[in-house]
Amino acid sequence: MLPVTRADANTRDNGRVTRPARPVSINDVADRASVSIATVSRVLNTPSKVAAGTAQRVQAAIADLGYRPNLFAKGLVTKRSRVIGISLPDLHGDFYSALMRGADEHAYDLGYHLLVMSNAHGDRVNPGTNGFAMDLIDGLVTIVTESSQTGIDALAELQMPVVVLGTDAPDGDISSISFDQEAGAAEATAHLLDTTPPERVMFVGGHRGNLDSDARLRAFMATLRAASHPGPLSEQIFHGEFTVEWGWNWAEQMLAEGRLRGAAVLAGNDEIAVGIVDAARDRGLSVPDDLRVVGFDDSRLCQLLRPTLSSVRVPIREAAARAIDTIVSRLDDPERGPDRITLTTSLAVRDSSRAGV
Amino acid sequence: MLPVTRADANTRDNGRVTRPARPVSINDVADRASVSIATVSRVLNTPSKVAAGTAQRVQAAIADLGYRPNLFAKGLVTKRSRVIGISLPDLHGDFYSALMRGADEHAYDLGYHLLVMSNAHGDRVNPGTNGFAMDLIDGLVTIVTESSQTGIDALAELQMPVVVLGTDAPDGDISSISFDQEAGAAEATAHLLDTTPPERVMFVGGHRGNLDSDARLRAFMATLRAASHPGPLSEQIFHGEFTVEWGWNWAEQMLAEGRLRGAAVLAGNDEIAVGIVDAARDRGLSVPDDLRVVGFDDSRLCQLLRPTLSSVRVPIREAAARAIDTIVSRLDDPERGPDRITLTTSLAVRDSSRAGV
DNA sequence: CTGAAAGCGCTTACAG
DNA sequence: CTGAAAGCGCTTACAG
Repeated sequence: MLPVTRADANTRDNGRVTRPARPVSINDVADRASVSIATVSRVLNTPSKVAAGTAQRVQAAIADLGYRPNLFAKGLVTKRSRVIGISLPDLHGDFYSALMRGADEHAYDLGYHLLVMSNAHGDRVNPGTNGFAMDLIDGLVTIVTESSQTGIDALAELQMPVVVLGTDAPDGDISSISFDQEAGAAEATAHLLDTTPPERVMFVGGHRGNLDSDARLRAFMATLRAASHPGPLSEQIFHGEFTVEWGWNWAEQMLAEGRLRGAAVLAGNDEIAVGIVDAARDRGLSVPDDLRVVGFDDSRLCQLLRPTLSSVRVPIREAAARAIDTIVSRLDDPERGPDRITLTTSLAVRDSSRAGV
Repeated sequence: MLPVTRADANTRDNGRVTRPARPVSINDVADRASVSIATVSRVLNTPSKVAAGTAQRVQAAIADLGYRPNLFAKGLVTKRSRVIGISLPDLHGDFYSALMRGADEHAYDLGYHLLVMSNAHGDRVNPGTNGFAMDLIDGLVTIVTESSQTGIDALAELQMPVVVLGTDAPDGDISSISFDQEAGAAEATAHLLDTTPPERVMFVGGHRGNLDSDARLRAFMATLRAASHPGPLSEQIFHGEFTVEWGWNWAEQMLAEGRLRGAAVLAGNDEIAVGIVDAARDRGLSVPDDLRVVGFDDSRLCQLLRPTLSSVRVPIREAAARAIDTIVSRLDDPERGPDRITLTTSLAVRDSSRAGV
């Protein structure tokens, strides 16, 4: 063993940890292995170009000194950070939580890290293209909830692989991982039509203009029409917010007007559905006997609530993993074009919409 | 207006976006403003050292060219990234979700970004000190769930501000934001003792060795003793996992043995509590009339479930914000010592433990 | 297979 | 108040 020099600074000294004056650099490794820094760099990046013996010596030096390449220096020349950004409307809630887990798992497997940013900091217009963070990441996965051309343009001008998650791809060079929400919404609507007459089936979504809500509504309407329902009448379609509170308030008012008994509701998401079920129970209505409800997203809540909540399952975790895949693939092969993937959704029937006996 | 040179490459050309051959650098700005790069750097970093007129010219050039400093180059010399790492046992679930939101909000306000990493990728020993990500962040907030000296040591050797969230600070240079879990657990236990005899009060926690579970159990036992209960007998204390499934299974077995009627349970967290309530209902027991249950964490679930779930509120969002604060403060003032903050917990009494009439 | 050297884009004493 | 120059720690043609 040669005497360790720089490493000493990093280890214990009389039992106390001392702050190293300077971290171990590639020069230290080169010195210790008696090679040039170019060779050290090569054993790290293109080991096939180095003689086996030399490589071994260098590896030993690296291990002895506990050397780790400075990522800023590396990034400065390679223009890569191995960090993928993920920009979401919010970091809170089942849906985003599941998304992040899926992304993290897969990114880790591929040797990437995740920089998260909520883009709900005041400027909702721009799906996360603000701020210095963009200069630190190799690619971006984001969610677009409103149709906004300026937002899309901003994404398109980012000089990195971008994937939009959840909604269909804008054209251009942007990838997308979306869900066949229409299929799920249609399946749910058909399920409700099984035992509830078409004029008593309602859609209660988010606000008009929300891409998810709009897609789900389209399928709802198409399914009703296919059932040769003349409508749907405007009294069967409602817009609000994707929250428990709004769902509760909406249902409360409808209940006060006696309009929910015998009805069946396809909610724009699980939160709204939960609010509706709550309000119905508070008013003494039985779900599903007096009112049937289906949510959307199949969040963890659905199985925990009583009655358990029927919902359209959206494979968010898988989508997040695919998003990471897509980005890494384009990073590895710049020639590769954008992906456009659509994942299947499916209805999970539970107690809240079970057909009455 | 001087002719824009480098910026041309970044803007539209015949309506199509062209990839710039080379991004705008500090040299381009210097040229355009007819100053040296040192001056450009100064207007960005120490504007007070630059003459007003000069600064204006430089600012104009920056705006015209759309210049943004290369963060790798900057990081290479400043050794700062303005990125804070956050390493969690999992990214999924109410608790971590709330934590991340709190951290993100505050980090954003302070001009920092968040690099998240789950440390549950196989190697549980080490609370997130692995991998290259450590070289990219200015500070780390992490959660320690098991008492592990090697894990703590690894954190201590990180050359950056570290804050441990949720559990008490190990000594040394590490900050901590913890919760007065004992107070909350004691309050909950006292609440249960109000109408349930001491020998019928149980603690159902996570596995032995989990720091949170152990702390809560200690307070439970102390409170029972203070109520001059000889025990608690070993039949009143149970260890398992922090999941709905485990809670359900545990309760199911207890119910089968007829041991839960008339009892009151302090669960180690909300998940366990949910499982217990579920199992009780499945067996036809009324909560709270036949069985009283209190959870821990006061996650969003508590208010959505029926009966609503009593729980000990843990101010996780605030804790996350304080954690970011602590890190940024130490970054701004290297002389500053570690913080050791304890936040208050409090019992939210809801239907699941309401005293029988 | 290996090394000397240029270059990535910044910041910051040091002179003036 | 401003500039020339050194230096941060890497990678990668280019020669040999």
